[in-house]
Amino acid sequence: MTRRATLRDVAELAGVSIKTISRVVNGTGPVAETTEHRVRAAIDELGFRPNPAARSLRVGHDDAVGLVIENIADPFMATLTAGIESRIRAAGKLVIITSGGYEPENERAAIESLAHRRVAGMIVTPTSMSHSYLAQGVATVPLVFVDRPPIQFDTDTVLSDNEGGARLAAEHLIAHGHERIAFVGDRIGLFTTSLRYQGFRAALTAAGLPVLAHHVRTDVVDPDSAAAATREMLAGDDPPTAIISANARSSLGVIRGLHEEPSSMVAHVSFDDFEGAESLSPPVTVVHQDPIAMGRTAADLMLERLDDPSGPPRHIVLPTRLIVRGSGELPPCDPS
Amino acid sequence: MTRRATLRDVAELAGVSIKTISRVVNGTGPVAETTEHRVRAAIDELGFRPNPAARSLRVGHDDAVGLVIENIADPFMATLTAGIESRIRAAGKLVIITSGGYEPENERAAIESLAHRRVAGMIVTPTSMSHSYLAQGVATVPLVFVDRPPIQFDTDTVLSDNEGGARLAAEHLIAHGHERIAFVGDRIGLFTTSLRYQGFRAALTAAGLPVLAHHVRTDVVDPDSAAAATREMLAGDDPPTAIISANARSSLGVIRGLHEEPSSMVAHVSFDDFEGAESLSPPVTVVHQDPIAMGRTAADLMLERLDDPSGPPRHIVLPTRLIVRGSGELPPCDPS
DNA sequence: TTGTATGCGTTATCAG
DNA sequence: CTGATAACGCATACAA
Repeated sequence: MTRRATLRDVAELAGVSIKTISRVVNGTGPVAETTEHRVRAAIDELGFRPNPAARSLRVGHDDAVGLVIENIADPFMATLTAGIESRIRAAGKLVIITSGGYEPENERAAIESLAHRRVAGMIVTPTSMSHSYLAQGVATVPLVFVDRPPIQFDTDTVLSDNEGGARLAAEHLIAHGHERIAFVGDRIGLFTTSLRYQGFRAALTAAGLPVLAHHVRTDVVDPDSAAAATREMLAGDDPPTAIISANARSSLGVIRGLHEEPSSMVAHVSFDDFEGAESLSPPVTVVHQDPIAMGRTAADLMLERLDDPSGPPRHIVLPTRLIVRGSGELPPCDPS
Repeated sequence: MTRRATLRDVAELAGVSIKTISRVVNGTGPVAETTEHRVRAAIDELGFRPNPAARSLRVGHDDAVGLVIENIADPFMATLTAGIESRIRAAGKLVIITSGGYEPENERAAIESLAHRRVAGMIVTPTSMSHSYLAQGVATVPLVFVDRPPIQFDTDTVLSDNEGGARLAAEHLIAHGHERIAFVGDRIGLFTTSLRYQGFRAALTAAGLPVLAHHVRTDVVDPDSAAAATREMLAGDDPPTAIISANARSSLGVIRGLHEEPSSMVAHVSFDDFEGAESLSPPVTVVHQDPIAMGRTAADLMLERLDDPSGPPRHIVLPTRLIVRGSGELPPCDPS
């Protein structure tokens, strides 16, 4: 493999002009049957593949798809990425990932960097609630939002059913006789926390149960603070008999908190599944989102959008489902 | 933002030739102080950034770095990726990820795809033991191997101390009085399993303990089979009093197996840390690898190599450390 | 210290 | 149905 074959090489070997090769490769314009055969043979013989840089320069955009996420090390995001990547790759394109690292400024820079590379489109999980820069045309290509709603403008979106999933969790606990159910989650300003809290609230209200302020914590940013919140609630007056944790990180903390007080058998449902949930004792009942499906769906939306940029934005909400494992089926057990 | 500014636009605004702009941007060749000021002002005003496609076409290679991994959804790989991405991004370059999905054929295709894009270099976790195609010049750019040793040719490599870590784990259990220690891991054909087994074996031998065939399982590919292996060992004659699991997935299965038999307090050390290890009861003692550091190191090697392609291949082995949490400090407890 | 001209490999225009 | 040629934006040999 001394030098890479170019259109010209193929043209020479096939005895036609480079434009004809281009036509065969891209399926543009009519080509005679016999010519096409000759050209294909030449392409195979030389192992020709078009140079993406040259094409990008000429047509003004790359055929890679950019992915902007907060943190690839987050298991949910990593799995989402796997779904996206497999679909995009199956379409013969590449994924270029960039992390914003929870910093809106970084995120903006990442998007600009991708825009500058003229990616064909971007799949984005915006960090901040205010991504006005996106509306200002920082990205001039198709945009698909995942796990975050579009705020200031409308575009293709894939979400999972945050509210419905949380309602499911609460209804499950209520069905098992619980009347004092706590909610432990990340900052309420986050889109997902907010919707999950609404679902929780709706289920309690529908069952005629009060939503008690001291049973709601939405300021928990890591496992440690979730564990602390759990301890405080259990130690306080009127402790809950069941806890819903609103995301995987919080769940780990809640579990730690519960394990420290093994005498009180408090029921627990986690929003979002996590590795090892079934290895715990009791195994953790969870509301399962399907990050792989979310990723695939987002990628499909993108591919369709690239194919046909017109048409109204589509908003897809993927269902969640309850996976019963044990921790969510514990009966209410009054420690008082 | 109607059209993207080009060198020519900047040149016109600054009243100099495009070559001068190029010199300022790339720091090549001498430029007069005052000229440079004027040029920089023009660049800022127009928001000019060089077009990567054009540059790539001209110089023959892109400045993005390719990353080839098996599966981005694997937590270890995801964290490794985070480390790589942050470093590469800090250097102003992008990471293009592709997954081989455990299929050597896919992996080869992924690498060819990257090679075709003329990435500046590739960071690779080769799936198969035989990656002869890499030696055959599929990749004509700098290569850095991570978490896998170079087999058929020599190149920059970052590994963690698999053997030392496993020895650490075994020595720890031995120090706590264990004499019947089992090893549960993935296929022995895998590089990491093999080295970890060697470390385990070395520690036992050094302590004058026998390595019993029925205490060694190296055919465990998922948590389910690890759980089954654990059950079988505990139920068999001469059950072990401690288990070392050789990777995170196996650990989850071993834990499940142990939880099913809560009467037997078997000690356990996991090679590789995992999310939730400290939320379990007992919390799991682990040999911690540092995937973030591995990623950063690999990225650094790559950046240095891009800067200076000459020089001998470097092989870096990162230390592992034991994190004591409880499960590894249980005393031997004879169930017979 | 600065400018001019050429070509990287592809696609698009327009003529044959 | 096919081909000659320009242009995309940049870097570089070469000239000034």
